[in-house]
Amino acid sequence: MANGSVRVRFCPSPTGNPHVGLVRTALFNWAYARHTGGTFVFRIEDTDAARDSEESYEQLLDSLRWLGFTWDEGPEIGGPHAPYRQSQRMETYAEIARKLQDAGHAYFCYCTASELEERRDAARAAGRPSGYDGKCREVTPEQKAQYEAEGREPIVRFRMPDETITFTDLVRGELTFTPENVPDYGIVRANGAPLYTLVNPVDDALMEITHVLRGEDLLSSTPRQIALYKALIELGVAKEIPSFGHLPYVMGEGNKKLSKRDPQSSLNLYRERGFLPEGLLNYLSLLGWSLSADKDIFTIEEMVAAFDVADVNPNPARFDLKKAEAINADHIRMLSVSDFTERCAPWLKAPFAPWAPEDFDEAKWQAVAPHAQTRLKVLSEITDNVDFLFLPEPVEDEASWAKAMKEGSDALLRTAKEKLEAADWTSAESLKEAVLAAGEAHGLKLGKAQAPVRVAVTGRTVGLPLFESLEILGKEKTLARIDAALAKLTA
RNA sequence: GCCCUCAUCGUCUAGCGGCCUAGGACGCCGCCCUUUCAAGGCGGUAGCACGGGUUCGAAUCCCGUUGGGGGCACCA
Repeated sequence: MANGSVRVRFCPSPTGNPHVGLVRTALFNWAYARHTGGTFVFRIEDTDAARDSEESYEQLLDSLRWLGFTWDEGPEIGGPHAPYRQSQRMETYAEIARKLQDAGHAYFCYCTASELEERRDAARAAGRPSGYDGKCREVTPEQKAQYEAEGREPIVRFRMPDETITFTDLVRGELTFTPENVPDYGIVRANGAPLYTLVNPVDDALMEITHVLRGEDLLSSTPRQIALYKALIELGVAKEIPSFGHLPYVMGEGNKKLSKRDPQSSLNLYRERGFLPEGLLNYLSLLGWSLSADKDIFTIEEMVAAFDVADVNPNPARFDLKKAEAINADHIRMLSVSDFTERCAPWLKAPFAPWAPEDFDEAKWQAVAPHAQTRLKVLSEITDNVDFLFLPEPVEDEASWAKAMKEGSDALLRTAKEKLEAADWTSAESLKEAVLAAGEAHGLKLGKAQAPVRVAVTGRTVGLPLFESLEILGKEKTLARIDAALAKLTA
């Protein structure tokens, strides 16, 4: 990779399920790397042993692969700055924290949680900013001895320079922060474990990240990172300050930021419901960005070709499930029949499918799939659409039965059975003629006449095109089901 | 409380001083097609938060107000 090229990173911490806001951040970083021909670095920020889990880590890798985000450096493939899991880089952080302290950029802070809280409350009450007040910036050897005698264990705190910090955000333009509002902050816990506030900028520096694209929740921590960066440059650890771009939130129902605990935010949920990765990604890309004024269905390649962070819209976007599904539906339509057929596989077996594995018939599935492809919004809907083919008996749906089975339905079904018996079962058209004729015999149009047949055979009033369905199900089963319905009607 | 940030149809967005009588999409409504439901086609509904400026001219620039969101951790 040539010098000066774009290096972006995606650096989640493995806590809980991946959520859609995180996916959107990954998408924009990845798309920017691919658009510019740069490098996409994947790093795991697992410095909080209490919250991180190996299971979440595995899930993160699995999710990224499912989405199709390939990384150029990161877990499992390594790279020039390995390792890419922060839990394996602890000596590095400890060394840098020590250097920062030696150079006077950081200091031991002995304040206890309750002392901090007390002073914070007082500052608020007085109308002053409520961040750390700098009490431990100057600690005499006597005080230090005293604190240690009391058994206090210090954290390491970064000393913010007394200067206004201005930077140009890639999506928001020029931003300025005054020193009184950016307090000194902790970078190493009392137990010696480094904090995100240290490891994130340190790794960005070491990994030579050029563009930091992240959620807007990190916006107000940017000035302190810039200050840390300057210190790192002074120490020879960092080369230059990266550009920052803060992506707008993905909001949930109401007006709240979509949180990890919100079920609507779970990537796994969308996966299980049968979103296509390309459909979900297409939708997510529209949250804060657009390809053009009048096109919102596009492929990931088209997005990569057009994507630029500078075009990202700064205002928060609400996740709209209906629109997400509509876009996913379009992508389902765009699939080739064979691709569609293959992608439905998970929903055609346990735990999603209610039929016994041995009752599944591949030939019937291949025959019916094209009829289903234009009517699904998400792939999981395939199960109910085709269950009549594989279940020994059609599902029992009270509402459908009540709606379709009226006075005279038994007579109609008897006639339909006769006509179907004589029809050509290699032609859906012939089956249609049969039901049409049966309807005419009872003064019913086709729309009315097909309803009882549909419910008798499939169990539901709505479903795939009926005559094609009957043809695929076969004569024997169709007629047996009509008989069963008649028995139930006249019982 | 202090600081930061955001502001175009219900929702996602186009718009970066005149192409705007504000365009597209989802949703919703209606019509067509029709074998149910969809899909598809056609049409409709609905918006520049408010108030001041700047300018010949403002959705677009500036200021303020209001409203929303976030931060102020030994989480990330």
